Amino acid sequence: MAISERKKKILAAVVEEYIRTAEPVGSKAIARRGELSCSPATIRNELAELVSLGYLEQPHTSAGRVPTPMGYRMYVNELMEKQKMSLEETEELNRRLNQKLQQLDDTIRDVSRLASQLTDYPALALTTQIAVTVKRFDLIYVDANNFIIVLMLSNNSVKSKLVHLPVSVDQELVKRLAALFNAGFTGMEDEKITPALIHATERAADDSLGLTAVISAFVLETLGEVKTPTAFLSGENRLLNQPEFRDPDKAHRLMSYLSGGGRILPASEALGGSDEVKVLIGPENVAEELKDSSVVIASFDAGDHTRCLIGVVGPTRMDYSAVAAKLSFLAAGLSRRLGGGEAPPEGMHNKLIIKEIDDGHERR
Amino acid sequence: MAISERKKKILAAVVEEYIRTAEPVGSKAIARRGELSCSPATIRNELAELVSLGYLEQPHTSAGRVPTPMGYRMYVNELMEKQKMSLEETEELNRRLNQKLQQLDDTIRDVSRLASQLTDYPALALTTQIAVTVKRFDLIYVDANNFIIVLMLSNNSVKSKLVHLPVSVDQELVKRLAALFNAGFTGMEDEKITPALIHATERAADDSLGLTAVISAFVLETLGEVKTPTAFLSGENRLLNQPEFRDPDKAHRLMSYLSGGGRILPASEALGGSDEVKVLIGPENVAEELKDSSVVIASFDAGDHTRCLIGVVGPTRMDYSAVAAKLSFLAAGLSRRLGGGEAPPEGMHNKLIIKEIDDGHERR
DNA sequence: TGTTGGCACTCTCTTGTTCCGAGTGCTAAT
DNA sequence: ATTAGCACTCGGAACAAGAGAGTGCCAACA
Repeated sequence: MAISERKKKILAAVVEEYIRTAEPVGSKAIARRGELSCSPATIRNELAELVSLGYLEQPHTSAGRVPTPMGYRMYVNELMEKQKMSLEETEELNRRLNQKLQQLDDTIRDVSRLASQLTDYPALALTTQIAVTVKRFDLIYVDANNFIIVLMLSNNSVKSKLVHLPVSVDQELVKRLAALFNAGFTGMEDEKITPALIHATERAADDSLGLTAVISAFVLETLGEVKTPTAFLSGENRLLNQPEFRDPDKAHRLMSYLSGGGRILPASEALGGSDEVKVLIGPENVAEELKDSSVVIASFDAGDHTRCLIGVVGPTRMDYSAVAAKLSFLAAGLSRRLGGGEAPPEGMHNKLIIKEIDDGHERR
Repeated sequence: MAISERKKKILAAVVEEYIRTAEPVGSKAIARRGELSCSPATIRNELAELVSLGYLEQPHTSAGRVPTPMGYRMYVNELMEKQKMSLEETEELNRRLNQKLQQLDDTIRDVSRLASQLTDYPALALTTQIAVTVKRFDLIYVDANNFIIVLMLSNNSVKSKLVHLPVSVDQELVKRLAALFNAGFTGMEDEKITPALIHATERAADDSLGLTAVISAFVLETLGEVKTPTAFLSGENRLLNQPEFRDPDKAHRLMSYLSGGGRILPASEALGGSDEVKVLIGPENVAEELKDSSVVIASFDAGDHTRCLIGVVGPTRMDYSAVAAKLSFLAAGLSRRLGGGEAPPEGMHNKLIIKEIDDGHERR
């Protein structure tokens, strides 16, 4: 199914022109670009063939041509020249990436926002933690009615909560519980934390107040929460920039699909995938609502069993080249910063940031 | 400027009918409602007067009448009968409120989502912490290169973070630091934490590793973060349900204004206000972008120096009555759960409160 | 005096028609 | 194989006519 070199050039021209103008592109327009040295008539012939091959279609008999999903696919796979971001863009992005980097869960929202700003399409960011366990327990005795639970998780994040009790506890019990939990619960995935285990702990601690239950509930909840994929959507409104979404109903449909966030997950087969940028064009999407939109997805490793995904949604007439380049860069940057090494990106790093904040007195 | 009883009835009828249908309402339509026992002709006369009084206007000579902002204002202030939510709605809402209640900062997003779902307009939720201090410090020594900072804040929330160090620390230093911070930093507002204080602490602790700096940076950052008003926007897309936003440009303008979240803050004069529901109609809004939309705002106390605000945005032709009722109820529910008492609403407490609300009835 | 029915008038919205231009497909010439 | 020319097609803009909804006003009525 090889097609001639010239057809490829023409196809690429159609795609690019259509991306630019959002209007069906005619033979003349292509000829005018000057890349091909032949007349509109010749191009017409080629166009006709491209149509019958399925790469293009015409909205009606006397209109220009528009790429089909297959045409876009061909373009993305073979024709598109991978864009690089300009130096300024690169720097700008790096600057912004450096600014906010603490723990992933805080960042994820910024990431989606960033991706959306960058590309001017709505963007979705999500993370999945494949497996988490508690690495360490601490219970801090505050006073007779309050204590703090501190969990350090296997991904080096720390979660904590104040527990308020209507009854008094003594410091001894709290200590005992901490020890027991450290002994019995560390390194366990949440499925392994059974009612039986909890019960055993309760007895061992001689806990008549139900603290064990409270604590283990928090543990389960926390592990569950961390493991639950979280999704953030930003810039939905940018959809309205696109002429194909000038129909409010269409826009609304897609937007409400998107704001139901996680449901892009069908596409998260990509989660396990490589670090490449994936493009899903129109009907290639599994979700019905996306059948005539396209999605560009970058996924990367964010350290300790965490997979992170950034997706950008737009019309099939999307600037694949630019978007892919930007996402790819973004993913690479985040991956470098978050993933890889064992050490969380803290410590020294912080110091630098500290200075910034101290001097600049300007937050935000 | 008193207007006759009948005029009021007619005005109310126009507003309600217009809210329902989104179409200019004519004399016949009002007559057909049957509330007034007079002919369309009479109503026409009254309508004409209401127009010249400024409560109504007509899009063009031979169209029905549409309320002006002044008309809406009159309606909201005097005519509107405060709706009550139906029993089912009340129950449903209570159920959902009970489901998720941990700390406010986690909830705030859910609150905006809830408000939006409830009203079918975009909703914005934001919190401001007037003043926060640290109530208690803990440093947990993990190993030579890691320790955990745990802050308990004056609003009873707990924040924690793992600090990773490229150098070794001994347990003694960590203990010393915890004691020093507890002595020197508790109860301080963030402005009071000066570089001088930090420096003094550093010397007192004999800390050559810069831990003091790291810790105090975290403190400042945390306090700053908590104090920074956070806003959450949900359901922007619901705007597209409204016929007045079928123009994508108009919709887009408003949506991007909204997604810049905090900028509703001009309206947050309301933050200090009472617990009443406020309605800002069209030009009453300060923000240029809202000049032809309306905002319904409920604000309430969420405990310890925290003021929380829920706002709903829609066209001026908004179902004020229903929205106000719902927001008011929502605010009351949250206020009861979060605010008031000294004790944080956690642990056992939740359960008790729940019962109370379930059995007892709503207070308007 | 306030209310009512009637009627001419105004203005928008819809539908149908026409016209224009962009772009095609085909054919014949190079 | 490429090109120029030409008739043809089709959508969209522009325009005209008709329908419908609603008004304003006047004259009659309680």
